[in-house]
Amino acid sequence: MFQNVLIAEDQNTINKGLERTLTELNIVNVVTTQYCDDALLKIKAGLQAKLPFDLIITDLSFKEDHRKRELTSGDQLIDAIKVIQPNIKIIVFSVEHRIGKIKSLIDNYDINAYVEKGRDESIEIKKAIHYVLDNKRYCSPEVERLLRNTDDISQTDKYDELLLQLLAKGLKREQVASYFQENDFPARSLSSIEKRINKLKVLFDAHTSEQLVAIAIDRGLI
Amino acid sequence: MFQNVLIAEDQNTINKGLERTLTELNIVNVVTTQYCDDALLKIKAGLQAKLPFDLIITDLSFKEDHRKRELTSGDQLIDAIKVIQPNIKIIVFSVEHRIGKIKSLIDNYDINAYVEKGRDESIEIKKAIHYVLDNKRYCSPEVERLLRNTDDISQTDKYDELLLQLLAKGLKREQVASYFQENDFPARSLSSIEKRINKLKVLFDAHTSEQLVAIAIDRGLI
DNA sequence: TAACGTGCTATGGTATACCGTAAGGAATAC
DNA sequence: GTATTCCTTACGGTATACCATAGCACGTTA
Repeated sequence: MFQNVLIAEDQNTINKGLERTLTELNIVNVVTTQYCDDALLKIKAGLQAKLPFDLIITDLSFKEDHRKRELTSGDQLIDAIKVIQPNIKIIVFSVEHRIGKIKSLIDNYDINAYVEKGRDESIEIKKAIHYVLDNKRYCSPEVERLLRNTDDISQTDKYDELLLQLLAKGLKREQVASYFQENDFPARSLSSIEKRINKLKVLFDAHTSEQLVAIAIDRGLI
Repeated sequence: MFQNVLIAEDQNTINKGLERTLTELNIVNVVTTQYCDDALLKIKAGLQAKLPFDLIITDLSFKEDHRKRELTSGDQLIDAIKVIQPNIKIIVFSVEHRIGKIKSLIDNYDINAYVEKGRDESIEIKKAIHYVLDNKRYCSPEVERLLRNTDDISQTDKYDELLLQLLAKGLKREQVASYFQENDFPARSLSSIEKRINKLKVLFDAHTSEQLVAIAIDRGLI
């Protein structure tokens, strides 16, 4: 079983719950942190003390508060950890259900498990830990299913998402085109922007761009 | 201190964490449920056994799964509970930050506390419990702050809200005007609809109608 | 190399949204 | 009764969004 486990999760009720779940697996040495920066410090400290963590369970989104932060998300934390301790096992534990995000975590960082927060999450955490212990990857059933057919998701790429965000922020079509041009994105002409919006309207079955934004918000794309 | 506390929350890690938090307050009899329907059954059972719950801590959103559900949200659960046991104390514990939603919970159901999920949530839960015990209402600081300046919201009447809803549903300006005419609403001409939208854009500081809808959703008006 | 497909762009026309102005009516004030 | 104000509406012009088409660049295939 894992000896030293680090938890990075801002909600402290979840921290308490995870501690109990790990205790049930007879993992004694569990350290919890509520900020990404703290988590990274603990990892470094573990390496220096020759008592490195062998597993980290981390959330993806961390709420902002008064404290100034260097690392603001689980992505960034994982990125930083992989540099200093590439062999550590990583379980991501988040409500994130956008398969594109999850897929990129697997592709870019080779995370060992993804557990979606939900009703039976603590059972899934236990499953995930056993899988990872056997050097196998684990994903929640729903995620597993979605990973199999990523067709519909790959249809809205990150530029589409950004486009929707810009619309929600109040930019007009032409301003969006300017923004895309300044940042050297593909399909940056006004005409292409219009086509993109049109494609999204068809995809999400929206009659107006107002509705498109509403749907995008509802689905958590923004 | 409260004797019998019911928790309605689908994430079971949070249930475990809350159980521990309540234990720290010397509350021994804590029952957890992961479905609204189950929560309502427990309330009924408590009443029948002459051992009613004196406090319920409930989430607002519950994930869908294989099980068929009658009650699908915390709102509905609260509504049902208020019918059979109006005197029970209610603490809502959710990530919901749309102030309109929260305000309507206070106005319609007179909930005793609203705790927003976040970093120091278990401290806030404890605070909330002590407040409620003293028959005072408690809200998280950020929520409290937002509740103080809801002026702009009260300036939007129900026709404005409906108008925003119709826009979010994909109706064009002219279709909205038709809808208003059919239902004999005031200011039902296309010109008036345009003026209304314009007024709302100024009020919410939106540059485009897409942004207007986004803001309305964000504030919980829709 | 040629034919073809695909993605991006430019262009022009139509529909809709946007915005200002003015006229009419109802309620209120004087 | 008249003046004033507020609300609603109609109308017209401009800007923007929407939509169809065609040309171009690029890569793929035959």
